[in-house]
Amino acid sequence: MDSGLPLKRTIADQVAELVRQRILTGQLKGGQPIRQEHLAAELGVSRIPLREALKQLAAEGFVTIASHKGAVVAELSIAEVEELFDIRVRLESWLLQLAIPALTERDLAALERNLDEQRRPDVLPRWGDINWRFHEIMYLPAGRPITLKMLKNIHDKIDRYLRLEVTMRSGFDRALREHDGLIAFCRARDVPAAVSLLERHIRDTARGLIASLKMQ
Amino acid sequence: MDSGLPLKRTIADQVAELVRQRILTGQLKGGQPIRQEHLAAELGVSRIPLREALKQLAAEGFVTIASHKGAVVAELSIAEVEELFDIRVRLESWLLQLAIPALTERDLAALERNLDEQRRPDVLPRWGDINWRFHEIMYLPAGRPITLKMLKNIHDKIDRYLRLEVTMRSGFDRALREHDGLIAFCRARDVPAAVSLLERHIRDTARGLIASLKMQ
DNA sequence: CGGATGTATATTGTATACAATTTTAGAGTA
DNA sequence: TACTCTAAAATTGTATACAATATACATCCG
Repeated sequence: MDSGLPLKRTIADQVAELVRQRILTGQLKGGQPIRQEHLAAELGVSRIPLREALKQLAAEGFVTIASHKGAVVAELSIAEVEELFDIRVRLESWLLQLAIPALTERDLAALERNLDEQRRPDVLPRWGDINWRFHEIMYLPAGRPITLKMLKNIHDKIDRYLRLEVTMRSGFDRALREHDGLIAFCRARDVPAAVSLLERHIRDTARGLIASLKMQ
Repeated sequence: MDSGLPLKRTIADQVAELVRQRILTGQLKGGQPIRQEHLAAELGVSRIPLREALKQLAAEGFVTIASHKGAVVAELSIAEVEELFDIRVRLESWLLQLAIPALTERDLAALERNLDEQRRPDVLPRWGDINWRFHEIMYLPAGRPITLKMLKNIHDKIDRYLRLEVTMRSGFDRALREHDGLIAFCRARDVPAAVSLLERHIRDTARGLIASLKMQ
């Protein structure tokens, strides 16, 4: 039983993941053009697998490709960021509501462990991943894998911008407190309270990020 | 002003659209393997643009690719179909609620015209498209383009299976009546009634489709 | 001097050729 | 017969070579 990923990873797949990571970590910045020959040479591959990777990333929304002009790292407008957060509210509150009755003690323990990780001082570079994992653990028992995949994609797109905001620490402690509260409500199986807090949590995150985006 | 599509369409893009259409219309059936050389020869192109098209379709969820084994037309399990309809309920009811206050007389007229098309006797082969357009017209004034794109993708995936059900005419008249009712509630700006009917409409469609899927 | 036009260069798009992997078929054996 | 092993065939994955397109720049004309 595999994890859905191909065991024999092709070069194109590896390149896709690597370029995606570079976009998420900001090594490739929004609006930056991607020169195929240059990047392919840097990675030690030909342009063919790189092009296939770019096609996939374009379908996922991380780059935009214009014929004969090349690929550029996608940028999100403030309106688009707001829309993504709105989608999150609708889908995540639904998943949480489905998941709470199915949450096991093991799940709750995993959430606690995740929260401990979030409290470590050196968390910043990996915070995007860990934060997503927290939400993923909560939603997994809902048994809605397609929705979860869509949300993962949305989180990734937001992540790159969230990094800015988290770095300046403004909404960081708040997020921790809200995560803590979510676990408590989940443990108490209090669906309305948990959903309401989750919605506030997402909207708070959105507000903080959009505020810091508007500054620049 | 273009429609967002590249004016100079590359072969890979044309192939992607063509293969997607073949999947939606059932010319390529679920589970069927796609032999690159064969299909490329049939289309009169090399394998390179076809492979790029397949990568894109894989990211969109229309095919699945296994390394060194090739692409196969994706199949949806009943659970997956149910999940897609659930996502539709959450997102479409939200969009409709946003859209109703913004609907213009022109929009309502467009909905009426669309309904006339649905009533024509020769509608069956194009019904998937027309049905989507009905919903699209309703949601467009909500001003949520990303959500709309996601929904379009979901509709397309469902479409292929819906074709079976619609062909046997079971849920067809019901869908027409519900569309008619939706226009009425939109015109009256009755958000709760419209949303409630829309949710029932989507769930009715789901029920009918899933029932006919379970038969086979 | 400004603008159009043509040409050179750079970059992307596609075809062909080759390498790697999987699948298939058959021989051999218990 | 059933099974395993092996090698050939089929298929996919990648590199190289070439074609098509876009961009940059110089030249010509007003």
